Amino acid sequence: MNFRQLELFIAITEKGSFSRGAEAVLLTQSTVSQHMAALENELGTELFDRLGRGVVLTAGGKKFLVHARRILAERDVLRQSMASFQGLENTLLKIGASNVPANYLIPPVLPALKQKHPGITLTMLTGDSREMIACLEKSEIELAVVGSYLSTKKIEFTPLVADSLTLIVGPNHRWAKRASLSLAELISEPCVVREEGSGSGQALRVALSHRGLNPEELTIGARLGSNEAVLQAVAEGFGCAFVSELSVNHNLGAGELCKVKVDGLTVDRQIWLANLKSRSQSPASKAFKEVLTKFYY
Amino acid sequence: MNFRQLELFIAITEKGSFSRGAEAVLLTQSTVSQHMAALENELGTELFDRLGRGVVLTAGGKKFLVHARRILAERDVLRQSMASFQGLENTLLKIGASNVPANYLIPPVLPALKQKHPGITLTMLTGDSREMIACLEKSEIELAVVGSYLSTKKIEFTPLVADSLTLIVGPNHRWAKRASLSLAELISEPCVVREEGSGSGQALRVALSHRGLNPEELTIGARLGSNEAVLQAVAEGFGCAFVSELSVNHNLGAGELCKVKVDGLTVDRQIWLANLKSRSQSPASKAFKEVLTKFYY
DNA sequence: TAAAAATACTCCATAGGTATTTTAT
DNA sequence: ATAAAATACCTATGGAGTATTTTTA
Repeated sequence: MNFRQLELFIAITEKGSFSRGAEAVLLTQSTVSQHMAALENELGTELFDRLGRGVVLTAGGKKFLVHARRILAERDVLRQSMASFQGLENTLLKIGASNVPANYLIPPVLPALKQKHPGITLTMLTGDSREMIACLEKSEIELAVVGSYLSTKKIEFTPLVADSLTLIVGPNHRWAKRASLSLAELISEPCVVREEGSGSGQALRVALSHRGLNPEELTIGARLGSNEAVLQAVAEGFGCAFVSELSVNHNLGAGELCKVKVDGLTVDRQIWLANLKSRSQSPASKAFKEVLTKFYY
Repeated sequence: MNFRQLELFIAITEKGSFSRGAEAVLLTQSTVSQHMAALENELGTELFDRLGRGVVLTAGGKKFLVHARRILAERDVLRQSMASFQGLENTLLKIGASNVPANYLIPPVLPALKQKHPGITLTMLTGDSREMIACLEKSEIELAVVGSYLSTKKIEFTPLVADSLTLIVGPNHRWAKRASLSLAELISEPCVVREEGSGSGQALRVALSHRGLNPEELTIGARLGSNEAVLQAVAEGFGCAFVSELSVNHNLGAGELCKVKVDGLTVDRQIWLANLKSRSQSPASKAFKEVLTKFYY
């Protein structure tokens, strides 16, 4: 039994004869006869009664017909589904993003994504960069947008957009009006930082090391789980913090936060797109990547 | 795309490698590679990511998998259905029977049918012989059990059981105690007969003609649509009637009907099984025929 | 380096065709 | 007598195999 035979069978039942069924599927009557004989032989049942002028279904043939129709319908569904998968209609895309990208980078792009590929339904996991990379390795997500480059052979990183960390303090902080301050001053002040896996923290540690400073020397005032929490704490006057430019710009307007320059310290970092090298990217993932990179060009 | 490729695809996903998938379906790795390449080419989508050690489904592959499973499941259902059709499990059989057979011949056989072929569900149409033969010609039924032989080239008749018509009168009729009566007497008495298409009427007309009598000479007292109605009318004292032995035996016990012999007149007839010559008989129909003929052997 | 997939090449089964015979109306 | 299906026979595509190369962890 094969798909061709099923198509053929249905064509014959619709036309009422082998010859006309053959025409319908662009075969000769001979081939059709052979196929139907093979099918009947395989099933051990006559499917047609040969009337001399055309054929008509037997009881067994009628039974066969309903199933044959179902199978071919299912095949059409499959084809449709694969086509729409490539055409990005009605497809699911599961990505992950670390805190800063998840809050400040992805949301602005969503309207553009919806507009260009209305068929893609995005699901986004959020966590710190390390967690998202772990999800990627377990293939729980197809794509990760993270704030740090975690060197792994398995994963391919491509830069999406540059970001830098700025020191911020609350409006009533004694540094609020300062144009800049020294590294030495910085170390004495309690600093609100993010959890270990955070890309921001990672970038800060690297930058401090470059300046010959042991990151451990920073006075940790609090270790908070989200960027928003850090901003909130600083706004309330709880010490200082290094936060992503991307995030602080959203909150500067309200006048609750003040940027302060630290002499000779710049903490630049990249936001990265990450994907498993060994896995091919789905059309939806490629499309999303393209929309993202165009947006942040 | 063909069934083999779908099976193969599923085997691979289950085993996690082309090589082991190939073993599972008794093919070589090379053949498997070619088939999957062909499938991917046809669909225009990668189905697997080749990892060097085995393969893993892509997003497209996962989509494909659910449909592939469905198609193969549907094929299994088809096979199961065809097998049970031949094995007489869960099959419908539509037959027709004219009045006498429908009331007195078929019902006694039903327990035996159920016992031998519990999977057959019988649907029986009832009408006069002519109607049932018409249904047969329109393929509305597969088999007819009728009381008259209607010569048609299209239909094959096989005798099932012999029947004969007897003259009956009511218990208070003046002939009730008579051992026999003459043809001349018969003609004068109002006779209750069945409708035109009835097998009983047909047999009677033939028998009278054989005796050199014009059937028109019979005095028609009433023309009723069912055998039961005829019996009822006669029991009430309304003239006489020729009815099937098969039917009258059921009602003799109550003492409401009396058989009377007519000198030199015997009205024998056959009950026939009829089927379309050009149509093959379904397993269920064959099985039913066998049960019937064994019962009335 | 080793396990697995891809590829080059070969073989044969079978899908498909042509021409003819058989069948049933 | 004729339309349609079966059959005999032929051809070519592609399914399947062997041997080898390429790939990747």
